[in-house]
Amino acid sequence: MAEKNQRRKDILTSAKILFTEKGFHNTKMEEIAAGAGVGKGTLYEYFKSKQDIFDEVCIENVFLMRQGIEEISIKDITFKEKLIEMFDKKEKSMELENATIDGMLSHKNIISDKVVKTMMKLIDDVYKMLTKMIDQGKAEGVVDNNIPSEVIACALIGTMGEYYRLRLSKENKGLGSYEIIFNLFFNGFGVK
Amino acid sequence: MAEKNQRRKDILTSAKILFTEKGFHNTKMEEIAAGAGVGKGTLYEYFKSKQDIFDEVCIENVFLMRQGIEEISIKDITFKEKLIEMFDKKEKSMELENATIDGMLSHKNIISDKVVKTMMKLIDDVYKMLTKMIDQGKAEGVVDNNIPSEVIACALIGTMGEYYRLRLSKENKGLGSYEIIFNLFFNGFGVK
Amino acid sequence: MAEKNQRRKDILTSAKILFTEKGFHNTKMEEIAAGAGVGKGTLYEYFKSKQDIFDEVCIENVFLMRQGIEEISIKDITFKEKLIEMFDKKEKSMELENATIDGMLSHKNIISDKVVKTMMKLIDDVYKMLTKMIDQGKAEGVVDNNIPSEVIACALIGTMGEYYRLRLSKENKGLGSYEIIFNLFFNGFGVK
Amino acid sequence: MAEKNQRRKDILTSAKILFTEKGFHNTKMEEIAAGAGVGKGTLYEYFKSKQDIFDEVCIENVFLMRQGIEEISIKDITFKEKLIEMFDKKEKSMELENATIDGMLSHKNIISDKVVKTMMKLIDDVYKMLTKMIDQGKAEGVVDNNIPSEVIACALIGTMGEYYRLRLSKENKGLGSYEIIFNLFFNGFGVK
DNA sequence: TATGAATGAGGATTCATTCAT
DNA sequence: GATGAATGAATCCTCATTCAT
Repeated sequence: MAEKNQRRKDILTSAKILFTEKGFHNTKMEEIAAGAGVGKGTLYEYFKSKQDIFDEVCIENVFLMRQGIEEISIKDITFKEKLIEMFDKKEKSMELENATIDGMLSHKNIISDKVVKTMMKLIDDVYKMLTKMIDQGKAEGVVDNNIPSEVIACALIGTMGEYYRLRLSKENKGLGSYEIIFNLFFNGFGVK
Repeated sequence: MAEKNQRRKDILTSAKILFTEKGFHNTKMEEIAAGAGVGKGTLYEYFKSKQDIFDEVCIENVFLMRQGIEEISIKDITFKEKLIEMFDKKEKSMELENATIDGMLSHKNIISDKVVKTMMKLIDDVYKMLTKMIDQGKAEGVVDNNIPSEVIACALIGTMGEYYRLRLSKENKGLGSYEIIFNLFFNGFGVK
Repeated sequence: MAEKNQRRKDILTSAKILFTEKGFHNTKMEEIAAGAGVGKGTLYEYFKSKQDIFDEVCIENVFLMRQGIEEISIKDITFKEKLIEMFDKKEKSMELENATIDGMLSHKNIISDKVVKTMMKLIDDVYKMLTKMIDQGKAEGVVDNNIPSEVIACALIGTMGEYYRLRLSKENKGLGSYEIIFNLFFNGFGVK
Repeated sequence: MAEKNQRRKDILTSAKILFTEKGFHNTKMEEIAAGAGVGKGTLYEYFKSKQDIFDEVCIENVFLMRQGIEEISIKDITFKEKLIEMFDKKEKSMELENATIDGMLSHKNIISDKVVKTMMKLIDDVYKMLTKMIDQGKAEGVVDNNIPSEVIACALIGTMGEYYRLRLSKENKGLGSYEIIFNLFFNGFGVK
């Protein structure tokens, strides 16, 4: 039974890599099978269809992301430390080409409605956890109480994503470490 | 010849709408033709292939975006005013579902290498113009000289994108107007 | 348009031959296409699916059969002459391997419900026309009024089918001409 | 060994039911196995292939039919009584949806040549037994000596088949009991 | 120049059969 | 012997592209 579960995982892993790398339509079932070290027919022992595999990969990705954030959010550390961990985790996940939510959602025409809903729910969770983290920052006296936490969350997620996208695409190390970003966030770019 | 050019534009317009709405693989040549009010065969009078059409749509999208930014960047107005115009433009383009760079780049597996390069170049242009705008802000004494303009550009683009994505997906007007974002950017969320 | 109709007919003809000869499942779309002198894809210009072709072939077969009987039934000839023509027609249709109703209905697991209904209706028509012919015989004073026409129709159809089935399968000409059958029907095999 | 034989029978029974109900191609090995209460692999312990199972089912069906007729044919009763028993047996077999020869032969594209020959031989046997029965009728003085027994056999089998087919498909009890058929056969439908 | 009927390469899916346990 | 997980050959169908009109 443990073995059976392993097969399933192998297939999902193979699929995740291929979907991330080549997209849904350019990934052939045969390739997924080869990547998982199984025969083409075996895929259908574990999944109903290609779409089914894709759905599961999508959900898993978002789920893992949510899990990652959750792990950080419940730690007994300060807001700022949590922020740092989030950036670290994001960096690692991008290096691993762990498909990002962005990447997955960009397939919006392919994902089944059912799955879109699940993903939306998970993303919503992420926002909620982030909002809570920011509230913690407010309680700690390091975040301005006058700014809605949702807005801060939005800026954080957007910037974090763009930051690593840029670093990846341009291999631009010129952006400096994320401490610069932190400074920007805490102090703004306005002249005091 | 003007007519000929019109046909070409009709096809591109039809394609842009369909690609944005349904993605590359779910859009059929027949549909593009129908949308443009021409026969299927006619597409091949103006374009070499489906890929060719897609490439052009992509480039056009990014080009328009660059153009939009450029128009703003050369205006004789303050940095802050330019920022406001950028947000306005972004909002409008999203309402029109004018495919965004994000959306296009999410098809990274489909876009031909040649086009990726062109797009990268255009995106780079955008970053450069933005950087220049930020430099203007520094010169005007409203932007902190100590923060690299690239980092600020990154934060702006990332946040702006996420902000509107959020508003679209959740119809979340609770985020407030972008003035809150502006305040966040200029002053940071740290407690002073 | 005449041409377009011809294509359609070619496909149906090819399909009819192959389905009759090899059955539904052993007939490949490629073979139907080849038989019709067209490409595989062309089949789908004229029909939605393999099932669609099959349905149409079935209906056409039963329709032709009904038509054949109808032509006979409305002629201005005696009951006995009509009977002879029916036997003749049946013989010819079997030689041509014009799929019989029996043959088609034997695919009952394949035929769509919609088509089964259509076929049942047509078969019912045939029975009605036959019944009317028998009534004509009664009016002419050659058929016994005391026997229900439906029963006579049943015996005629059953015997006619078995008679030619036998002749085909065993190449048994020993059965003699159908006049012997006629004699049997009119006089019975009982000793008078 | 008795057990082993039982397994075999279970498989054949399951297969017979499914083939009759759904046809050869729509019946899956897995279903046959499930119906027999064994594993998929077990089928191959007892049979070489799906075709092999089908062949055996076919032969068995015809064999049973032949046996049924034989049992009647050797009874020490009159021709007419035998006829009645035949009709009774046919009726029962149709109610049980015991696949008929017709049904089996309609799969002529599937049956292996070897099996077709066996079936033909069995069917031939049936005809011979029937012919003998008719000869008995002639000897008893109830059947007209001038009509070839083969022709009578053909009419009997054809009519009997059509009669029950009609009753089944239309739930037409309006055909009356087979006594009407008997009367028809013995006296014909001609006016005396 | 514009068309759309014809094409066939390509890929998802099914299911009889095998074989390690 | 019995099993069922694994397999891949076989086939339907889609759709970008061509080309005769």
